[in-house]
Amino acid sequence: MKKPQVIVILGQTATGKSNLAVKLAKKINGEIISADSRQVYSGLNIGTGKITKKEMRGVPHYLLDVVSPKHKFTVVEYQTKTIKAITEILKKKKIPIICGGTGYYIDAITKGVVFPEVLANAKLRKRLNKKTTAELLSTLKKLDIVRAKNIDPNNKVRLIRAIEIIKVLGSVPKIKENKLPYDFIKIGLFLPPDILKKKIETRVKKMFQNGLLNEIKKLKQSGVSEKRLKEFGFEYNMPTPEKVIKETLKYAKRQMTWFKRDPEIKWFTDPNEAFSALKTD
RNA sequence: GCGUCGGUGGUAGAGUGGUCAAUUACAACAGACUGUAAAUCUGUCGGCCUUAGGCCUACGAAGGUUCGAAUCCUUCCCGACGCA
Repeated sequence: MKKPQVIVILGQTATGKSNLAVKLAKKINGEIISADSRQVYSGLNIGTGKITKKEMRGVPHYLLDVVSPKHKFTVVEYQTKTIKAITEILKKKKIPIICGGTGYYIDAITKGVVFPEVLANAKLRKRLNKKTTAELLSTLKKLDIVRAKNIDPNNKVRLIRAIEIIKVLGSVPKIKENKLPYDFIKIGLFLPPDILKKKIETRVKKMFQNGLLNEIKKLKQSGVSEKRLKEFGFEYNMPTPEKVIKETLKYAKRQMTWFKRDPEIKWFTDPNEAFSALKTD
């Protein structure tokens, strides 16, 4: 039996993913699931480059505005909600199109990564955060030598999470992948660096014209703390156009390092070519 | 014109006789990724040799002092400031 198809459109920011996704959805009767770690929050619109109602052109979008910015969203929530969305779309006899630039989220779905079922423990994290990485590493060594060996010894965030998992499960389970029963078709949009740079520049300028600063003000008024705002990235941390452009370029590069290692991605520079390739599939 | 301070690698900016191819930050390039992922973390970063290591070219320019200079001296060029 043939597995249902799920199309994945990924790539760096400002490469025209959303556009392609909508166009494709229109053509093949699809519905779109966003794969963006910040667009899941309501109220983060301009700074995250979230698609507008108008741009959606009537195509349903999932995983946008699913939580309040005060709540911390995680990959696992993304996984659960996305799997549900896929099922729902398929039930309607439509084609799911995952579209976004958060590689980690995309992999969580397409590879079916099984994350240890241990909830974040704020208290523990706070306490462990006071320790040095060396201290955390030696603690970890005592608790789970296997994980201690393969963990990045300088990465505090990971060290803390490892200990957090051990407190509940006794050890850090080996990473598992539980492939979902779908046939994922991965399409990457790629632009030459100079063109990408120009696109990012105009996009960022538009962000400011569209009232990014006002969006930040509104978020603050609704009770989002300064600290929390910083967590949403440079657009939300006292942004200036120059700064945002610079940081976005760096981010785009980091996105590429993630995507580069996935040989399943078929890359296109021209969205139209990607479109034609997908239509005939 | 006189005086003062300064000119360092892609940028900013330490170093002020040997341990200096030169702290650090940023940029650049590469990479990791077990519930924060626009997060977090790592490596390289003058040239050549496969590495230990070695060789060459380098701290505005040219000379000089010294066993040894980015560091001291002289002259010149450039910049900032002050006085004319």
